[in-house]
Amino acid sequence: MNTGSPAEAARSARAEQRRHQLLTAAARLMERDGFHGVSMQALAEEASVSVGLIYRYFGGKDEVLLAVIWRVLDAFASQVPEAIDKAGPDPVERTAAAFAAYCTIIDEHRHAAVLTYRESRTLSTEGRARIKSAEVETGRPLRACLREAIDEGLFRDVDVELCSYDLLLLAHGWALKYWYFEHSHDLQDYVRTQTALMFGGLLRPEHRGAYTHLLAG
Amino acid sequence: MNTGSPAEAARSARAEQRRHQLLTAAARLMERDGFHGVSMQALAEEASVSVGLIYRYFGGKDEVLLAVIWRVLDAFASQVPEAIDKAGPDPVERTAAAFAAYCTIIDEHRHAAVLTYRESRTLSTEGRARIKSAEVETGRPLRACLREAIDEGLFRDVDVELCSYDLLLLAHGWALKYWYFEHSHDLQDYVRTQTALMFGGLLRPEHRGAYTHLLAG
Amino acid sequence: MNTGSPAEAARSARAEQRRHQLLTAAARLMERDGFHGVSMQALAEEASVSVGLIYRYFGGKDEVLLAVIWRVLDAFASQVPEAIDKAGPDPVERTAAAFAAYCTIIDEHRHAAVLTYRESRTLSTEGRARIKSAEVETGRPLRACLREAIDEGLFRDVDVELCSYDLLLLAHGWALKYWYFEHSHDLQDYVRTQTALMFGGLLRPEHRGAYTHLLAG
Amino acid sequence: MNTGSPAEAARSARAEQRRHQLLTAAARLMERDGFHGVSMQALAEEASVSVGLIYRYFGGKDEVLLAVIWRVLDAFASQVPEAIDKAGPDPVERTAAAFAAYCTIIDEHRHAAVLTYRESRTLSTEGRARIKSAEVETGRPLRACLREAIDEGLFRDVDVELCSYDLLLLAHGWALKYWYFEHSHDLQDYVRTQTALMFGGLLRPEHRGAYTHLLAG
DNA sequence: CATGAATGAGTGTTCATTCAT
DNA sequence: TATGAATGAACACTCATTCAT
Repeated sequence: MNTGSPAEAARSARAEQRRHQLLTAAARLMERDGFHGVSMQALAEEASVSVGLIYRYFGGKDEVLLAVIWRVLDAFASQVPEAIDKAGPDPVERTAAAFAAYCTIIDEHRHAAVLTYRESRTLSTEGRARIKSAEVETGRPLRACLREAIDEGLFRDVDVELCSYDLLLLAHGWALKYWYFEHSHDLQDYVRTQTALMFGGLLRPEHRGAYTHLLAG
Repeated sequence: MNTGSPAEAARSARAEQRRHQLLTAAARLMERDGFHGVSMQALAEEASVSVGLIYRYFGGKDEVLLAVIWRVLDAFASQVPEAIDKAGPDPVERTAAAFAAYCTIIDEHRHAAVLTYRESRTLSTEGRARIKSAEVETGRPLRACLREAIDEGLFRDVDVELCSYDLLLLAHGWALKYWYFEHSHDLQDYVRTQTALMFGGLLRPEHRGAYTHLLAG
Repeated sequence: MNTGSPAEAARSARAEQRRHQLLTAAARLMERDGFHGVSMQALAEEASVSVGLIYRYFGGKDEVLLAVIWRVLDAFASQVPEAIDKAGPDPVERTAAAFAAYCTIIDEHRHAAVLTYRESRTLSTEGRARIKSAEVETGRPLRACLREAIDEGLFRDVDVELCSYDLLLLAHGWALKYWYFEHSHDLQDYVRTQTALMFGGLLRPEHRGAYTHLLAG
Repeated sequence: MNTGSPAEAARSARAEQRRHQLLTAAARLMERDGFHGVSMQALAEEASVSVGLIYRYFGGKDEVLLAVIWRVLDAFASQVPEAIDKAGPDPVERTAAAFAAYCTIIDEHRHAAVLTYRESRTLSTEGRARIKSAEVETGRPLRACLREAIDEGLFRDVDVELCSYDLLLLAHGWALKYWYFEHSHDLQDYVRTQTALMFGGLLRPEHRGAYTHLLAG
């Protein structure tokens, strides 16, 4: 008998692809019909697998939801810092990049993003606690940027907690009322306009001149 | 002989009280456990009535949810214009008053307010359509204030649709993440700080001086 | 205190009228929707009284059904012998008159008549037993006529039980498949044709000549 | 590699057996307690399956009833023509064979046969319409025999519609009042006696001699 | 006598989950 | 691995019945 390392790798890749396939189907269905509106039967059908198989990859329906939400939070955790880094050293630019990154990720996971807001009460206390703490974590890079910008005297001395919450909420707003905007704005519009609006309130007057490219909503 | 009007009035009053009793219980429970997490049995118990009685006042569970949401939208429709009127003729003050009114109403209906965001997918297409159009209606007075303020050159020329959406979203934010803020902010804090932040971005620099009381977050 | 004999009579008349009103409504509704398809609410509405009042006149829903059925059986008990008497002394004529009477009564109580067949399983064992024995009773005059006609050598020596059952079943057939016949036959047609058919089988050949008026279907 | 046909066949056979198991249990229970007197729970218990499984094979309780009734009508459609064919060319013999076949099938499906009469109001308009038209279809071979016998001058010129209705009703009579006859007649008795009675009425006097075996009730 | 608001046991139905294959 | 038949607890909803007015 061998350890089958390559076979194991293949199996693992296959498993990962299955998870992906299932989570994407779940996100699409749950966004449309809500968590409770999606049966495991329907999910299995949408993902073209059998019901039983879902239970090989997830402990139950709740865990599927948790994983769907988790994927978004994961994307935040990995892609937002990256986007901030790319934006260079200026804290204002970094903040703007962070906001844009949040919006982009939400757009990419539009189906799943709303679930954070809509289905949180569905989860077990423990699952909810994990989500909450991950959400708080999610905001950390944004809060750091804001604090930097304030410390360097570029932004007014706003409440960092509140402001980062607002920016995140507005980023989610793209998904929450997508049906409202989809005909009038595309993602770029949305990001540009929101940035102009919010940064107009954040920048100290004396530095506005340096960021006209951000303020031109 | 009289028309029996008093007996009818008493009955009607009783019915109104029942509806209130049920909707309050429903809002509280649904906020905590989500629409699907609340059984009619549980609702009946919470409201101290029998299951059957609920069906005398509402056509079904969906209709209860619809009515809960409707009550908030109703409060917006009646109380926001009133608050705006009281704020006098200045469009900036009127806008600020409108935002404060939204926040206050949401605080008063904290349980119910989140349901608009969370449980919309639960409703029938028709119910959802009614809610959507009522929501759009809800924003009308705010949009009017904003447009006035822009037309008079007090606010920058922002996208009225988007901006009113932001303000409404932030107002709802008080309910959506109440658990996050309740230990650090009270409603007044929240309104004041958000007002300062947003109006800082909206007011043209030359008029900021006239509204320092709003900008001191 | 007085015995209020006239008042009592008035009250009793009123009560009788109520019972009639209720039973007629019940028969109509139950024929259309079946016993289980008729709620006490619906019955109350149809009879233009309140739900509570029904319980003043009947012990419960089952008892209403029982009474509806009973009314038909009562009509049989009182009207069939009368019709037989009117038919004179000839046992064949008497039998024919009995059959016609059954059919006529069923036509008059068309709604209720089918309930005997349809809803018997609904009743309590005791109620069913009472109905059964009343039904057997119902056939007694018919059986007597048949026996007479056989004894006098007018009818062939058929099984009286079976034959009376057949005639009763065919009489009920008018109500059971009313929807099938109503466009092609009226009651008179039905009775005449069935009589011709059945009496053709019953009469001994040598007496057929004397009853051509019955055999001309 | 094969097409998996044997596995599929096995599954399908299993499914067919389940349907049979369920329908037989349903017929038995519904005959005893009426459609509304049988709960899905009770049906599941009687059939030794779980409630949920019933819904895998039938769309709902109504559909179970429909299927129960349908099975009888199916038996009529397939077995009656066969029985007629076996009876040879003589239209009288054919008619007698048809009647006997109806009675036999009803006896075999005694539980289900009564449901046609009792529970028709329970079904949806559409289901009822399907049953009605199937019932009319059911009588077609009998009507054909009767017409033949009349055309050949063997039977009197009776109303074919009505007469076939009578014969069918009498066949059902065996199930409708089984409790009444079971101690005095067996199926053969019943068929023989009813045949004698009815054919006595149908045959023209000049042909009675040729069918004494049918007329000796 | 008459009302109809209120009750709650009972119903049909769904669906997350399991497990023999 | 993968299937999907089978389970049964839980649900929304109905309606016969009661009783305060």
